[in-house]
Amino acid sequence: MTEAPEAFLKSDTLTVAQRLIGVLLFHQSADGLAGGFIVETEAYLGPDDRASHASHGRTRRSETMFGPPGFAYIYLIYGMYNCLNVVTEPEGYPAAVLIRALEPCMGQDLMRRRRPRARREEELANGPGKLCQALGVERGMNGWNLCTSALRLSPGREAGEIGAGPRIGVDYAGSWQEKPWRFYELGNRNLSR
DNA sequence: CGGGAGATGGGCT
DNA sequence: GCCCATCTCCCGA
Repeated sequence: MTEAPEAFLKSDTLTVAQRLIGVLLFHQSADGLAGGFIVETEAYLGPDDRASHASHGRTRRSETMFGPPGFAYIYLIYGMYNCLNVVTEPEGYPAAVLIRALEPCMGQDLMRRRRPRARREEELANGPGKLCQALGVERGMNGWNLCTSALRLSPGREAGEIGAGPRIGVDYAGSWQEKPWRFYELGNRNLSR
């Protein structure tokens, strides 16, 4: 998506999830600059979506999902990894888009240093936890403004054809598990699966 | 390149 | 006390 993210982050969550494909996500840290084009996302749609953290109500963890759109919702998963979401929908309504995979395009050397176990360049950021490692995304960055802070969304490149399918790792969510709310650029080599 | 086991700690009932 | 919006290691190909 070559247009400024500010222009579409206030759209409905499913629209944001698709238009984020192709957008550049980067982190300018003390260690240097690292970033990539978003190639895979998942939408978490509201308080009734049983796959969403917001389905437990407004808790300390899910608080930022209830805030205004365009901010980072970052949480710890499986006790070891971080996941990054873009908050969507107006303040008071909890929804977000999980960033699942990036196509590295800047600072690959720094990303390799942060992820020394990656066997190939495609393994630097082809998963929600991996991309947080590669970009140095920490839980302290929860609530940052993704249009103005050092962790930022920025006009990227034209997206290819977009595919859709069920979300990953939400087998517990009953009928919500089947919703085709995972979006990805068809044929991209940096997808999580 | 892919499948399976195990790690690890905060969030929530 | 159980449940995770996951990843790495190790093995075989």
